[in-house]
Amino acid sequence: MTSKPNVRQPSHVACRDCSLSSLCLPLALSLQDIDQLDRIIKRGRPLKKGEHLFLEGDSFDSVFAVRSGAIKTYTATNEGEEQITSFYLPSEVLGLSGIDTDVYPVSAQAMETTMICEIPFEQLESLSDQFPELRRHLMRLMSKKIREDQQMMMLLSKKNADERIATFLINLASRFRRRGFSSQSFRLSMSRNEMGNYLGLAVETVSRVFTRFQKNELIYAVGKEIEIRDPAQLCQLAGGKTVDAEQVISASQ
Amino acid sequence: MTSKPNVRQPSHVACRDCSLSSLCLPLALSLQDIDQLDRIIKRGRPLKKGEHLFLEGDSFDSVFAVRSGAIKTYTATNEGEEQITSFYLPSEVLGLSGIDTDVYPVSAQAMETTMICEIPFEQLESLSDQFPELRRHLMRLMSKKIREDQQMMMLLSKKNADERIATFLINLASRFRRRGFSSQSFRLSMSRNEMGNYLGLAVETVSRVFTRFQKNELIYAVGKEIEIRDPAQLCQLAGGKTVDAEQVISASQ
DNA sequence: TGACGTCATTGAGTGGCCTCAAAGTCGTAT
DNA sequence: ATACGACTTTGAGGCCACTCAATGACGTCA
Repeated sequence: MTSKPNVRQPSHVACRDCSLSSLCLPLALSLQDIDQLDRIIKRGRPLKKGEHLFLEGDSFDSVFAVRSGAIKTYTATNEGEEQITSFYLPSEVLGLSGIDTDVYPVSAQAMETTMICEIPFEQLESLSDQFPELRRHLMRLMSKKIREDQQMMMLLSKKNADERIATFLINLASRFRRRGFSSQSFRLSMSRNEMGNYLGLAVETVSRVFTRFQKNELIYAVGKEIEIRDPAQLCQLAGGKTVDAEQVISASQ
Repeated sequence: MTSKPNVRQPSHVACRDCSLSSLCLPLALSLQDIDQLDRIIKRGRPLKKGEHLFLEGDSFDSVFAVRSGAIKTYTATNEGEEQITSFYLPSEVLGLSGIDTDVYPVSAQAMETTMICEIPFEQLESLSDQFPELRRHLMRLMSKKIREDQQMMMLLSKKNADERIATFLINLASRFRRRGFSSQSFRLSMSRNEMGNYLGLAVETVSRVFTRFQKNELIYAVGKEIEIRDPAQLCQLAGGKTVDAEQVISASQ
C-alpha cells in the first residue's frame, strides 16, 4: 500500500530525459528527432487539484500529455451535472477529440497536483509532415481511443455494477503496470463519486460494491488505497476478454 | 412515408460522379486530385442483407465507405451475444478503428442490400503523404467518431429509455437530412431488436416506447417506416444540446 | 486540537427496465 | 393461397440499482 505513482518531478525535463518517453508521443521518433518535438513542447507550472487545463468550448490549440498526477475530462449533461468521459494518467495524451470542431468538446481538470506537457497542435502537424511515423502514431492513438470508448459503451450497456467496477479496477491496474508501477496495489486518484459518475453508477452503489468485494476478499481497500487480492476472479468478473486482464493476472504470479 | 433513401445505383461510379462525394472522403481533395483517390478504390458487388464486410479479428487492410444501404458493426460480449457498436449510412466511413491493432476490432454486416467502396489503407496512407488535406480529413473523421462515441456513452450512462430513443431518432433524422433526404419521414434499416441492442434496452422496452411516442403524437410509426410528428418535443426529450436537434427542428418549419 | 466541510458508508423503500410468456403481425417461400 | 419463421407488441411480475436519509470517517485549516 505504499506505491507512489505520482511523485513530484522536476518541472522541466526534456523528452529525451523523461522516463515516460517510451510510452508517450516520443515513442514515434528516433532519438535525434525527439529534440524537434521537445522544442515545441510547453511545460507550464504544475496544476493544482481542481484547476482546469481547458474548458469545454475553448478553442482547440494544443494536445496535452500528462507527466505526473491525473486529469479527468468531463462534459455537462442537459441538466447541468457533470458527466466524466475519461481519466488520464501519466504518459497518456488528451485533447485529440477537438480536432474536427476547433473547440474542445470536454473540459479537462486536474484531480490532484498534475504536471502537463502542452504540444501546440499546429506545430505538431508541421512536425508530422516531416515524420510519417509521428503521424501514424497520432492516428493510432485516436484509433485506440475509439476502441477504448467502444469497450466503455459495452460496459455501460451490458454490464452490471459488479462487472463495471471490476473492469474499471483491472483497467487501472493494467495502466499502472504498463508504466512500471505495481498492478497489485495503487492509489485511486478519483473519488467514489467520480468513479460512479464515470461508470454510470450512483455513489452508494460504488460503495456497496467495494464493501462486497472486500468481504469476498477480491480487494482490500482503505480510502483511496486499493490492493487487488484476487486478480484472477476480478478479471473473470470484468469479462476476461479484455487484454488488460491477462497482463494483470500474469503480473500476480 | 415514401422516401427511398436507399435506391439502387449503378455498380461502378467514379468518385467525381458520385452524388455523395461532397460528404465522403473526396471532400478533402480538389477535383483533379479526386481521380487519384478514385484509382485506388475497389468497388465490389453489392452485399446482400446479412453478408459480412469483415469479421472481428480479420486483418486490417482497408477502410470502407457506404455508398448505398446500411452497415452495422458489432462485437461479441463475454456471453457470446452480439453488441452493436455503430450503424453506418451512405457516405459514412468505417473501419478506422482497426488502425492500431492491425485487425478489425468489430465485425461489419450489411443490414440490407448494400454497396461499398473499399479503400486499401496502405494506398490511402501513401496518398495522404501527398495530400495533407486528405490526412487532416482522416484525423477529423476519427476525432468526430470519438466525439460521437462519447455522446453515446453519455446516452448510456445518463438517459432513460424515452430519452435514448428520442436521441436515436433525432440523430438518424439529422443524418438523413444531411444527405438530402427527408428528416421527417424515413425508413429504419434496423430491427427493434438491433435498436435496443445498440441503445442498451430490451426489445420490449423499445416497442413500448414507440407505442407511447405514437400515443403522444411524437411520431407515427408503421413497421420500419417512421414519421416524426413533433420534432421539437422529440429534440427536447433527446436533450436539446446535440447539434442534430436544431437542424431537425429547423427543417420542419 | 477541535470544528468544519467533504467524502464514504449503510439502511430502507421505490421505480424503471428486464425477464418470461403469449398473442399478434409481417414477410417470404413453397 | 397457405404455412412457416422472424419480428413486434402487450401483459404480468420481479430484480437491480436508484433515491432519500442519516451516520460515520477523513482531511484540512484555523
